Amino acid sequence: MPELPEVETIARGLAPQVTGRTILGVEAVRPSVLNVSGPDLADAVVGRTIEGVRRRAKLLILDLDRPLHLVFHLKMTGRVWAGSRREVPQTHTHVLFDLGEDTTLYFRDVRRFGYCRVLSTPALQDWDFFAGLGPEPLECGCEDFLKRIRGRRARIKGLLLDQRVVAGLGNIYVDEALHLAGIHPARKAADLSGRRLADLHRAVTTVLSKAIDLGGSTFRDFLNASGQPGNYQDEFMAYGRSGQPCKKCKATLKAVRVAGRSSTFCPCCQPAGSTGKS
DNA sequence: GGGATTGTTTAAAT
DNA sequence: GATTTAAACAATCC
Repeated sequence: MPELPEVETIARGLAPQVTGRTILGVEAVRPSVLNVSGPDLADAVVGRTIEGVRRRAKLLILDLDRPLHLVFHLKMTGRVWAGSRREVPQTHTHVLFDLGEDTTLYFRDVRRFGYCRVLSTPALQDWDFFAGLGPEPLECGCEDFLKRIRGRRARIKGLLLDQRVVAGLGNIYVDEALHLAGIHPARKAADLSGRRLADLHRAVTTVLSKAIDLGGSTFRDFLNASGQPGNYQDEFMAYGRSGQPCKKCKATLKAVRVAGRSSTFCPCCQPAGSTGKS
């Protein structure tokens, strides 16, 4: 489940491997993950040069000349990496880009929830989802963060997961940030003081920065552009630790369902009722 | 074979 | 109309 730190890790690893390369050929094994047909994808991108690799929210974006953009959403199990042209494609590898010099860019997704789209710059900007994304959490100042959340009646976890509020967080890093800030996931934003929300803003920044430093989290199948796992999973305070002791206070972590997601929290550090600090 | 898994969209409710 | 919540969906693994 690549979230912001995992996609950032992939983008940073991929950039030096593919920037400046020209796409010589395309093999669309399963065009259903594309927004165009296989031949149309080839028409659009063969001969184009990759000018850069970047991330926006959880999207991995390869900027091509012309200009065009290859946009990947990895959803739960998607993976993008550059390998040898002679690498035997694993099952569920849906699209291959021949970059010459014995390099192929692979897009693989076991569950096939992810996708690869080719878009012109205007089409990218007109894409409702893309245009509606909130600010990058690591570039969002505390004032802007508060303005987007303070006073709203929705539960704080739901707001943090909403990509239009802040873009790039998923279930893992929301649970981690809420634990660090000492806020129960089901608290209503309107019941949290500006001071508590400022704590939360700082917690989001801290958690994401450290996760990027450690190359993301691997607890199931995330691998970066070089095939290496991340190391942040060892830092998890909350996510996936239901029934285990809180690393801060030893209380037993509990799991509840908030905003339709399983949410793990510490009943002691993240009290449900009061606005008091942990 | 049913349940769990997730990010996003859509529809319904407030 | 804006905000919020719930359900649906994609496909696979265990």
